[in-house]
Amino acid sequence: MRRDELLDAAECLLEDQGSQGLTLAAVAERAGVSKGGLLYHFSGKEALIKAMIERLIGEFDAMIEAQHESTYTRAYLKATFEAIETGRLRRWAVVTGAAGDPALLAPLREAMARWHRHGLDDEPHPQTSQIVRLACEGVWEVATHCPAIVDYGAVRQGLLALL
Amino acid sequence: MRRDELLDAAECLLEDQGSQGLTLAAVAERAGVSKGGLLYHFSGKEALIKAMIERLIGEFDAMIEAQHESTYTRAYLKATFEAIETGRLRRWAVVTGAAGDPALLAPLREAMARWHRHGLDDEPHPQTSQIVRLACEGVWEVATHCPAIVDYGAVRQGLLALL
DNA sequence: GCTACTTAACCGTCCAGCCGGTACAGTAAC
DNA sequence: GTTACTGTACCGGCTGGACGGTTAAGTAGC
Repeated sequence: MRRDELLDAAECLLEDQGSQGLTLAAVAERAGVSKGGLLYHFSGKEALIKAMIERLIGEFDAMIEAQHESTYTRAYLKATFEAIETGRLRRWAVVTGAAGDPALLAPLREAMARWHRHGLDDEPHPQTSQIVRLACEGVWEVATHCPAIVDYGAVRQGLLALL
Repeated sequence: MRRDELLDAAECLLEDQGSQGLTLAAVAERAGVSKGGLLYHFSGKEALIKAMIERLIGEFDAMIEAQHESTYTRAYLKATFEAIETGRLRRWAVVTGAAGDPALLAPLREAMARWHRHGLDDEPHPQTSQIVRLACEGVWEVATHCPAIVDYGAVRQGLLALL
């Protein structure tokens, strides 16, 4: 689908130029398409960003699901490190790009609430599980901004040991 | 100093309108100053954002220092929750605003590296300390986007218990 | 000839930065 | 004590350029 290629181009752009660089013309050019062509698929810039966010959330939820681990926390943990190690994390630069309009972050807030609460009380050690999930969030954040300062393998082992 | 009032105005604006709302005219108006007056203090928009970031980093470093705890991790932990509970965290919406130009995030990356590495190997349990710091980062992130989904008191107790 | 898709040219808006101007507080020479 | 000069703080109109979005005119496949 051409739509996905356009979203890919937009993600690349965001990653190495920041939200400043995310203009319709730039996205179109990187995707090898004209501006009109881009607007054929997305009604406007807002729709483009919204689509990026929804794709990312869907993708990560699918990764969690695909782990079929014994607990949601374990699945979330594995998905997090898998995303980081397979470079999929780069895509999340979108978040920074969407920050221009707080309303666009609403779906993300909703997803975050799900990731941090889903099935928490049904797990063996809710408190520990919550901390592990928060630590994952932290790893994610650090990996986004300065990937080099953490030994991911060691941290993952440490977190698994806690559970 | 008038300079600080201008930075305050910019922070407020970023918080409730996103980076989109951060225009020189808007900042000036909120601070009760003309655009020319604003530009007298900051050579341009970039300088304004840079100043905001530097002020925030300095502020947080000062908070860590002020804890004079036995370990950096404990101080970092206490500073994090203090920042959240005193509402100081709201200021960090700047980060989203600065994302327009990745270069502006460089000082933040540097600070983050410091917060996650400083004195880590000299602490009793480096591995656990690192996880606690990462969890703090996660708490921070969650508090920024959806403050309501975490019981901060409980999480802080849990983290202190780990150390 | 209809649908899916693409193109280039164009418009209106918005904004950052510039610049000429104002007010005022020193201060120093006479 | 008044005049002339200087530096600091602040003002607001202007402009050039960039960007989002529109439109009218294609093109290719079926």
